[in-house]
Amino acid sequence: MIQEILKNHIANAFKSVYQIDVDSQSIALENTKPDFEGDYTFVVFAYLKISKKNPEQTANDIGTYLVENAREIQSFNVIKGFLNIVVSEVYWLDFLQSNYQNTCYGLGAKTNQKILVEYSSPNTNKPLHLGHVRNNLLGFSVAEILKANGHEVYTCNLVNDRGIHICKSMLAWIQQGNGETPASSGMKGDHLVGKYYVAFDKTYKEEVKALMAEGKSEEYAEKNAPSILAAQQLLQKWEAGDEETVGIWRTMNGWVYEGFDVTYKKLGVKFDKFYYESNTYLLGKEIVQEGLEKGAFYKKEDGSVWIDLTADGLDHKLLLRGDGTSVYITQDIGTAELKYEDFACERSIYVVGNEQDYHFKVLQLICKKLYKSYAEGIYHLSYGMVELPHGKMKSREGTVVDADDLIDGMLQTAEETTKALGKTYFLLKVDPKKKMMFNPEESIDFQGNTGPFIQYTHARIKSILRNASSIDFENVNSSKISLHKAEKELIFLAFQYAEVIKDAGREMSPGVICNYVYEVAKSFSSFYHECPILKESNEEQKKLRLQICNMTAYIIKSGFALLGIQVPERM
RNA sequence: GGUCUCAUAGCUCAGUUGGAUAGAGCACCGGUUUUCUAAACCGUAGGUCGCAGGUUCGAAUCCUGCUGGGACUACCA
Repeated sequence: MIQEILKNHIANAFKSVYQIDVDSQSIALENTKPDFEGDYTFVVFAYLKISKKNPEQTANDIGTYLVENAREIQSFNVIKGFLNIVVSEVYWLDFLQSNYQNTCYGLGAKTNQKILVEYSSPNTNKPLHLGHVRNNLLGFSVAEILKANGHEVYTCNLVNDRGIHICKSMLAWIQQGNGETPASSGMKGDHLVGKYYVAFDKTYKEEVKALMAEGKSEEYAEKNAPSILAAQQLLQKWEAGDEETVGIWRTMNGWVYEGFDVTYKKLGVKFDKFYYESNTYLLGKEIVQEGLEKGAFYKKEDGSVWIDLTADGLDHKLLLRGDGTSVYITQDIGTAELKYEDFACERSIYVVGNEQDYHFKVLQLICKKLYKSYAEGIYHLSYGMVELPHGKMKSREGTVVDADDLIDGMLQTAEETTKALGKTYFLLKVDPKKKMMFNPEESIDFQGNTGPFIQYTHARIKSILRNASSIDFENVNSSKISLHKAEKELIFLAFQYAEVIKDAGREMSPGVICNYVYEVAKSFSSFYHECPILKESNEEQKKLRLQICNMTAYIIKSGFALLGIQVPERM
């Protein structure tokens, strides 16, 4: 890497000019701002104590040494305390020559690090919506990015298939369903079950209202409405293994899985393993017992089990209800154990919304207090909520953007496919940590920083390469060309792909890839307008430009693959 | 009440371990096509980086306080 070479030269310069040892790894280089001449910039302010000279003089001293002693360096210029270094053209031409047909440029070497990425993790009581779509696309992409960093990556999906919320839709179906099925209603399974979840909520709200009209307090009404009591009873029957209850549960979940399957296919996501909360909560209960014996948890008089996290700045947290049934975190404790038994990964990533920040802090603390070896490796990839121009998504107000509606038409016409993939890009380009605004109209734009613009750029390049199929551009005689500014910029950008993959992996942010690939596409468009390619009369220059085309196309294709987006050969 | 998080152009977003004159896209206005795909390119305009202090050669970035949004904190998941 040229940066490492430059850092070593700079360290040598300090030694030679000022007789001071500077650790080359401590030297920071940044990319030179476009307004100035140069590739990399070394800021000398921090080193004035060593040089005992003013900034300009220091920068000049170092620059002079570099030009005299480093053949990779062509020239330098100094502005205030900024030493701008120009790397020789030959270096960039060599880089292009040796990488323009490298179909794995930028991908990291094998690290032997194993990473498990959990994402999607739906509830089986309603269909997927826009928020889930962000989750799925993020999870898939982050897994791909980590693979590109050389890690051994597995993906899993933890299905929340049990609990009080599931019992709610079951109850409504038992009471009001008249045996309705996806086949009899013609509804997609997950949507059908979702319908009964909404129906439950409606009945429940009415009951609460009625109780309050009788003069009961809101709190009393919410806890004693017949529907919620019946749902709780259903949950106890389920945990007790009541045959009829379990049968209905199995049937309804089956409908949901069939529905999810269709949606996952459309989204293009896959999982190495599915976990089901119904299988893991018992293990969670066991571990809670284990914690009680170890004294990490305590039991209240009513039989409920808690952990005291006040010493860590948090609160007391419930781990097991008084009636013995488990809560959300109970099964997560079990799942964490199971994941480690199955995969033994050093890192276990949970792609889950930031509304659960507290939950994961607690989960990790619990694992630490149980001295679990995997506690340190737990990482919550917390992403922001998706908002709509009209405000929040609220299922009861019908403002939810359904996942199936959003990606509909994905496999129909080419134009619709482009639009659907454009939405993927739209959802991935924002930093995961931040909440994002989803504007349905902007999501299908095709100008500027959009998926279609980048796909179009790729198709254009491919068109040129098809037209050049009879030209052999394997070897360029670099003595017969001079680099155009636009050519230089593209080569420099291509060079950075390797660093970008590292950045994206470290930040676990597909947005880093999006912004970079957009930068590349934009830069190519400029180059395309400024530099004739097939019409270039200088044969060597033409070959060089074709190499640039080839490498740029690779980067767009490879970068988009990390996002889960295909690029077309023609448009 | 407690914890966390966010605030950058009219809108949506970038901005690396603190570095030069804070950048893109959309929208607006103007220009470019007998020429490799115009879903393109070039240009104009648009800013108290929420407010006030502090740290330092230097702060959108780090620290403190304030204002304003959001989330979590339930025997919901």
